Amino acid sequence: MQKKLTEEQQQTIMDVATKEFGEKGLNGANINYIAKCSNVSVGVIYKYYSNKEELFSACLSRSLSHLNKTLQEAVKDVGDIETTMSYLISAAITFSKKHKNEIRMYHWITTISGEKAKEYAREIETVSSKLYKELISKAKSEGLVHGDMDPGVFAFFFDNLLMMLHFSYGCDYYNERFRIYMGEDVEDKDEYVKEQLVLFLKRGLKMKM
Amino acid sequence: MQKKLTEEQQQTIMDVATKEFGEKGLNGANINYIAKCSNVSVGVIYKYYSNKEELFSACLSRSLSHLNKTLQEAVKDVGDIETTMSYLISAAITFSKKHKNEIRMYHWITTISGEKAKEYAREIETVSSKLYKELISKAKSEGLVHGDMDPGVFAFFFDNLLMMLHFSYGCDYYNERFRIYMGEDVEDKDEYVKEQLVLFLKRGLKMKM
Amino acid sequence: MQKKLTEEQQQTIMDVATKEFGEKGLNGANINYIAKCSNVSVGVIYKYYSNKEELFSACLSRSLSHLNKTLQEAVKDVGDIETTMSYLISAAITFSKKHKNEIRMYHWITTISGEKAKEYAREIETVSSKLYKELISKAKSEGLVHGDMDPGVFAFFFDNLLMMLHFSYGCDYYNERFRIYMGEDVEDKDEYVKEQLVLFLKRGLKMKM
Amino acid sequence: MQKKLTEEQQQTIMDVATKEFGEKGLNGANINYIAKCSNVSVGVIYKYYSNKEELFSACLSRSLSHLNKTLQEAVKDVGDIETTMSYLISAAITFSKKHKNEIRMYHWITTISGEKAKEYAREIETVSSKLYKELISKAKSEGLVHGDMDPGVFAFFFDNLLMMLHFSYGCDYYNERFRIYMGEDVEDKDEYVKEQLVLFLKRGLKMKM
DNA sequence: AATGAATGAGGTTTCATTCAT
DNA sequence: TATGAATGAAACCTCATTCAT
Repeated sequence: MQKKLTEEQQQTIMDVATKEFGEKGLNGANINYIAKCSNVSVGVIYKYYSNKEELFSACLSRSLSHLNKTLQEAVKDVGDIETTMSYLISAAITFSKKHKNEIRMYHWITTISGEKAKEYAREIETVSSKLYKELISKAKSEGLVHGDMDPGVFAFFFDNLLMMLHFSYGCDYYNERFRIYMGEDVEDKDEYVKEQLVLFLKRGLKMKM
Repeated sequence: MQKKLTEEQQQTIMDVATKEFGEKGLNGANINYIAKCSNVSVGVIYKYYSNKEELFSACLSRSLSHLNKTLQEAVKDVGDIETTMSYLISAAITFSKKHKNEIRMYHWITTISGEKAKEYAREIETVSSKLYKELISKAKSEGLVHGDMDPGVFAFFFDNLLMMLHFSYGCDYYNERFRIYMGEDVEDKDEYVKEQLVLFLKRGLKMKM
Repeated sequence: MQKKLTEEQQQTIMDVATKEFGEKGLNGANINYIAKCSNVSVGVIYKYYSNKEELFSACLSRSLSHLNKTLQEAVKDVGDIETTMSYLISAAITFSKKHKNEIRMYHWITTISGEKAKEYAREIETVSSKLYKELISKAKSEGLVHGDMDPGVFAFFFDNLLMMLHFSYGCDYYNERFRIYMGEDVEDKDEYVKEQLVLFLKRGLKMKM
Repeated sequence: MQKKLTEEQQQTIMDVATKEFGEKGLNGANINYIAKCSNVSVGVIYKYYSNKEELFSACLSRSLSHLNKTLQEAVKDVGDIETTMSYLISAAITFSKKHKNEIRMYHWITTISGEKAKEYAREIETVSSKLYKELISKAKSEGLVHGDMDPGVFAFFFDNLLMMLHFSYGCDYYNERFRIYMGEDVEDKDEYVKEQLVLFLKRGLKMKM
């Protein structure tokens, strides 16, 4: 019997597909092209995934699990909120520089309309929103964060800034926008960006400095 | 000879197209459908715009001019930075609730890759980035903003938050995410959101309170 | 504006499609090939018919209306049952020799399974079954047909023989079978076939001879 | 080494394939599906049959041999023509109720066009046509059948009626047509149908009654 | 000899764009 | 100048067949 696609081949398909989906989105992506670039036949892709959307979902899930793993890593030996946020920011920068395609693919999700959009949002955002809220609530109860700050709201602001950081490193449009705001030499400024963001967040939360 | 398209008809095309582009993006939009909904022929659309992307650009430009008008409105009788930011936030909320389609269309831009993405970014982001930077520089020179805050960086953070607010009101995915962070009754919380954001920004900038 | 497909072109499409469907059936038929043979684009076929099945249905309807017109023609100045049957047989032979493709297409219908088959059967068979039953009932009441003959049953036998005649002229398999039973010179035997069938039917019905 | 397919497995393949071919025809049938349902690999089917058509042919041959066995059974202790016909009719009804799939598969043959159709027709129809012709010739020479009846022609009519009976029990379209002519309670009328058909044939042949 | 995973040609359908009127 | 019908390239997906094990 012909050998099954090796694990490596399967990963290649995913990688290629993630790239293609990242560049063109679900509808724009071309399965035949993905097959060609992955050096497999179209047919075999349809053996593994029953249609294009399913391949997309699979790629997305893989990406999200990467993303979540990074997230968990960043918060695992959680100390004070400042350190944690600092870790999260570093992780975001590192991840999005290294996994542009995954960030891009995730970004495509945000263009979906209707019920599907809600489903995806719930699937993707629930974990981190909970994490951030708890982080802030805890800091608040410890008096490290100003009392009139709503944890949910601040978690939202925080994730907004983090998300935009992801996109700024991963997506072409956002990246150019990043340069417009930050200057052409933005690539060399990761540390600076991080510091400024931490500073801004600390003050915004009125954390003890 | 057939009469030229009236101004009204031209606006209708734009309105319909903006809706279609907002829902489906550049590639997903259907020109024939836009023509039908606008009660004009496809042919005439191609007389006014040489291809789909040009129609998209035209719609986008119109939307951006709306957006900029709102922006200018918000900063025209500029007082202190806090008031201005507060105005800008209010304007963002109002605008995105009222012009979902325009926000959505703008959001589609962010999915573009390559050189085109850069062009669009420059066209769109330059004005507001300059505005925000100046705003902050001025406040800084007046001692209203902490000295170690980089105006460009902060302008970036500020626009990120504003942009996410736009999307949170306009796009389905972001809207659901908004609810996840803020609670189901998010619709009734506009004032609250604004207040919290102002508070956060003020502190973040270490403005005199 | 580009001219609409002329009536002639539309008929060509139908003719070509009827031929293709007659040869290959609904699933086997190739729309691109139909378009090419009709000297029109695929697109325009999909403007007129929303999918392949609809084109098939349209062709079938046209064929059935031809068939029914012939049927009505044959029974319009209805005299005695013998003459009418004789006419019907002649009509069947003439029609199926002239409109092979329509007969073949109709034949494909008989391969359908499930609910769809029932729908088609009701649409197609109801008229003629009623006609034949009435014809026989009338003859029976006039004493021209033996009293123990059930009109419905005989109508069934009659239509069976007529249908097989249609197929024997129109469909390749049935045509060859026809030759096996009737001899290679079957083409020259139309009159003879008809006479024998009339004779057989008359006796079968025990009509006055 | 893997064991050869058991006789039972081979029969299962045939059974499953006959069902699939009966439902979908040669082109519509799915070999992979047949393999799965038969609990064998596709590969082994291609070891036994070099392509789909050959499997079809094999199934058909098997079905025809069943059909012919039934036919031979019906005519073996041949008495007078009436009894024989009566037997044949009964056999047709019984067989087609019991072996729908085989009847259906046979029916698909009748859709074939071109040279292939002729081949199949010769393979399938020669035996029975000869049998029927002889049957009638013999009866004619014994004075049991009217002198002006052509045995070949009558054999044709007879087989037509028999064939339609087969299809009426086996195929969905023909079955519904059957009901339209005979009433909804057609299932309970087998005996009646047979009697009427015998009656009709006897008279049609002007047999001594 | 059997397995069953992989192959890839082929067909339906969509829709941006053209162009005759 | 507007019309809108026609065009035809392009892409998803299926499934008969192959072939490495």
